[in-house]
Amino acid sequence: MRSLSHPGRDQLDLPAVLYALSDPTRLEIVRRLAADGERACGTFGLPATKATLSHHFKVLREAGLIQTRVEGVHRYNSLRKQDLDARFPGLLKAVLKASGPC
Amino acid sequence: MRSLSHPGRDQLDLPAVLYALSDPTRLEIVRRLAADGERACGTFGLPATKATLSHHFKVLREAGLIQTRVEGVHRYNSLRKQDLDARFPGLLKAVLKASGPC
DNA sequence: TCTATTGTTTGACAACAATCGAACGATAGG
DNA sequence: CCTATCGTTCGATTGTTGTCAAACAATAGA
Repeated sequence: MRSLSHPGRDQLDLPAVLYALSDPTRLEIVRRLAADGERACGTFGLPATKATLSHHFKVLREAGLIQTRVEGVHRYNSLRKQDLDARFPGLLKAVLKASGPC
Repeated sequence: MRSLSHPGRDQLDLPAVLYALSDPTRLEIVRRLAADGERACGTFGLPATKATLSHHFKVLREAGLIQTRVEGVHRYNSLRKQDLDARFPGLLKAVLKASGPC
């Protein structure tokens, strides 16, 4: 796999974004990306197999919440904060705040 | 059915709220309640059967997004704006804004 | 009491989603 | 070239969800 597809800023769909955030594991991934910035997939230490985590990253990516950069054998994920803020002002901030202290 | 159960303000669960909002029909219901205030179930004119709509109202109610007041043969639904704002500040506003002009 | 209205519940079905183990692919380092 | 590492994909399983028609319950009005 050479490049991963991400939806454009204008293609972000609110229901899809809310759905992606409605899973506790995915919400936790987003919280950590918001707190720590770019991270590789394997560094989250979440209680799930790599197959399951790969699935969650895919859901987040296809909803436009994160972007994944391939570098060597790693995939570095980061929050698409600018795109999300542009399209859905205040949403990310409210969700992060509501999800508890960082 | 005499009374409908609603979760308390302290029991509102963010993933459940986000999930409830991630369905286009339910999001539309919330938007109309936000715009028009209290409304009976049958006044939404949405493209679904009454059984389906009843299901969506139930999901919204059990997630704590709306409250339902029984009066005669009608059930009047309203947004739990105060509870939502207290528990998840800014979330409802951001979602409504993101879901398009009212 | 009979009937129309309003909404819920039940039962069914197809579609989707979360999860896992196993197989696979790509890359870096010996 | 061989091997270890990182992550994706496949196949299967299990459970959830959206949808509808039909039956039901509660109320209001004639």
